Amino acid sequence: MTPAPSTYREVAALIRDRIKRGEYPRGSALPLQEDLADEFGVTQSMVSRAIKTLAAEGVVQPIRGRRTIVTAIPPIHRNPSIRYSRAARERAGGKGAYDAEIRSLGLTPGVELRVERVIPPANVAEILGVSADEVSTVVRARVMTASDGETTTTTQLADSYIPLEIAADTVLEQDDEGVGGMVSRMAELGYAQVRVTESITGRPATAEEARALGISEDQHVYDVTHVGWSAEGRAVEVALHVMPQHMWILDSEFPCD
Amino acid sequence: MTPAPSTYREVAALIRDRIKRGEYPRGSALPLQEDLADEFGVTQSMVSRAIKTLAAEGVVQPIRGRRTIVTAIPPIHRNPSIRYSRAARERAGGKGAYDAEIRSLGLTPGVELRVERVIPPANVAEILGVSADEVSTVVRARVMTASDGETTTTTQLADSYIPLEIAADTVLEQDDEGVGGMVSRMAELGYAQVRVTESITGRPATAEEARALGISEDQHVYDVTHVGWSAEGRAVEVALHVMPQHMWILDSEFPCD
DNA sequence: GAGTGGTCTAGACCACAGA
DNA sequence: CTGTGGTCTAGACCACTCG
Repeated sequence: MTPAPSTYREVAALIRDRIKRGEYPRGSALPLQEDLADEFGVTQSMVSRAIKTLAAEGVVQPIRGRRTIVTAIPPIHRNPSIRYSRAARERAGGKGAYDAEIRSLGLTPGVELRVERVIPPANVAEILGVSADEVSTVVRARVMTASDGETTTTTQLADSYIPLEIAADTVLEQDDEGVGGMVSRMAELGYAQVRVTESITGRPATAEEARALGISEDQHVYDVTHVGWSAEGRAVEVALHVMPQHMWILDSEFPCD
Repeated sequence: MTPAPSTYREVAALIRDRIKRGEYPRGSALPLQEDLADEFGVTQSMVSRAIKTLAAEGVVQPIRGRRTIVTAIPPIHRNPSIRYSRAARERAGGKGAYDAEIRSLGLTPGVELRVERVIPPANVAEILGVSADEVSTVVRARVMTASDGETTTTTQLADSYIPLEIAADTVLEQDDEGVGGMVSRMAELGYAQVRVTESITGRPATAEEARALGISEDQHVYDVTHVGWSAEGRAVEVALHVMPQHMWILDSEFPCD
């Protein structure tokens, strides 16, 4: 006999345990909120609230009009230290770090790219030292996905901004950046990046991000601002990454003298 | 005239805007939920839900039995790349990276340390290669605070585990680790760290963490697993950091060849 | 249109802090 | 004990998806 829960946190804990024990397998639908409410002797509102907290944890994915799904894909590791070594890039067969990360989980990566000349966000303009009031950058906006054969999950939004002065009428405005990725192309254009800095914050997804990522507004994302610096100390690329927190583990590595 | 909100997200947006505009200053108390409810023409339950979403963002800090406070301290930067360079350590006057970070915001840092021999958590034991079933580590559990003169905020919980074999009956079991911090002391004992790795995940605070950090269970934390490696490739220290997400910005830096 | 999750009201009561 | 935030119920209705 299940102990009767009396708070939504207790309800959430019960459901969380069942998921952990495999009673509700990854990718499957939870029972109806109505049925869970009956089972637990509480109202549907309360089950809804419980499920909302599980959604915030990234354990489940409630879908309005359909059902609540148990999150399917295990967390993906991201390691920018390795990402920017030439050796690691070559090891990945010129396909980029993301490909390798996804394939190592037995999933199929996908990327959708949109290239456009745009007015940059204010913070990006400031870092790049370009105007925030006019079309001064090229953005390469990527939507990155992972597929397990049945369902496709959006794992990351990555918007990469390059000053128009650098990118205009170059391969950087093309849809295919070729082997070695953008960093290699920029090096060939005389804007080699010798150093990258990253700044990570965490926050709930905006309504727009939630839609694009297929998550709820209660779920949190990492907001990574990535800056590539040339040897002269000039910022030549700013990339804004938005990644659902439950989908990623952020790894890094530093020497220590 | 304020537009009448009809959903808790709209209520949250209104309150968020007022905070941004400075109508409810940092560190001050919000009006009563009851009064806000009357003003907006909704129920107190609904205002409570709205405030809960603002708490999840880290914008406010509801305190049961008292009032809801607008979050006072701006985010603190953390940069482990700098943290582990000898030059940066010396620049900080031997007081450690945390001190410098807090003082640069005009705040006063504080640390409370408890040193104990303990059974390590399973994942720590695995990394260190010690037993998870017996007392095999020394933990240096730190509670780190920042004070603006009026109020003191807990900013981080940092539990550092060292194999008993290394730490037993050494200065590492003392309360004061001296100039240069633990890393320097371990180097003197023959366990110099040449490399550190970090793994970051985000999740809601546990009930216990929420209590210790003075935040709500709806707020998210960064969970940083930090490992120090010796030249022989042995893990000699594992530190678990728990940091409220709204209090921190995680910076890093990498060379790029 | 039926099914399912999301939210609202109105009112009640609980939990905790502080005088 | 009072004040304040947190949550619950019961029922209703809305929003969205799918056949």
